[in-house]
Amino acid sequence: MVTKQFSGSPEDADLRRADSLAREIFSDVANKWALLIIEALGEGTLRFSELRGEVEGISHKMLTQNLRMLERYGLVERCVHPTVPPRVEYTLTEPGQGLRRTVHVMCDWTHEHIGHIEASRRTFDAS
Amino acid sequence: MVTKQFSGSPEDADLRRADSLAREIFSDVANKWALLIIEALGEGTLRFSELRGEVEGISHKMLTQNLRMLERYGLVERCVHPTVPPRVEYTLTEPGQGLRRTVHVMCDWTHEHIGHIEASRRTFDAS
DNA sequence: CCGGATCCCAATAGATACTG
DNA sequence: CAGTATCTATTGGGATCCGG
Repeated sequence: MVTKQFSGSPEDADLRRADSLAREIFSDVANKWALLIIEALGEGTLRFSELRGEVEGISHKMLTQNLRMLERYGLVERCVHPTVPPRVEYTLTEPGQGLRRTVHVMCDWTHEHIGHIEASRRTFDAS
Repeated sequence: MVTKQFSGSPEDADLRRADSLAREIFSDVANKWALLIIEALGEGTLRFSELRGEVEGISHKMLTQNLRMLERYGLVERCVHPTVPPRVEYTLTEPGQGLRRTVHVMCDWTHEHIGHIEASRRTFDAS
């Protein structure tokens, strides 16, 4: 990922570290559940249980796990209302919104290529 | 994902099917290895072993598995040279290039937000 | 030799039950 | 209701073998 050639020079150490950090972040964020959660949140605010309904097929555990990660990365904000029963709301932060826009582009790409992919799969499976 | 409200009308059945298909495709494609492979391929052609070198940390097995999936989806082309030793080259197809452009946007987003994320992680971990 | 298939073991995800 | 813990099922990594 944008991995240029590094010389041994000391100022390249920063570049190398930034690059490996970028890879780490990308690896965490670029998984289907995280991206689907971000897409589901959109511009609004959703409760834990609402999110669970929106993100089709996600397990309780994966939802909490990914929400924690996204919160830790400062991409979603977690707001706990100390009521009974508890009410926890999740919202995308500004950086989260930025990521969401890129996810949206991917969703558009997916919809545009459903036909091609379906056809390709069929011919592939036939052989 | 773009999940509108569906009525029970028969023409909505197509929409619903397209939507679930889109989710399936998205779930397959939106995993870190597939996206990193696509990013690594870029506009060029790489051999299996070269790809293995480019995509840091990927296992032999995951590479073959994801390449198969991408080939099945018509996103990468697989070219086998019947030589000894064998030489297998992978290239992005036109739709694959389209996806690559969206991946690139995500990579850019990642690099732009390294600072914010790193800072956010630190404060999160401190509590 | 290179790319891929297979087997085994560790790691991760899902289901379910339990707590505040 | 939201989150944690536990147990089981599935998946991924690593070593090894095979076919060209």
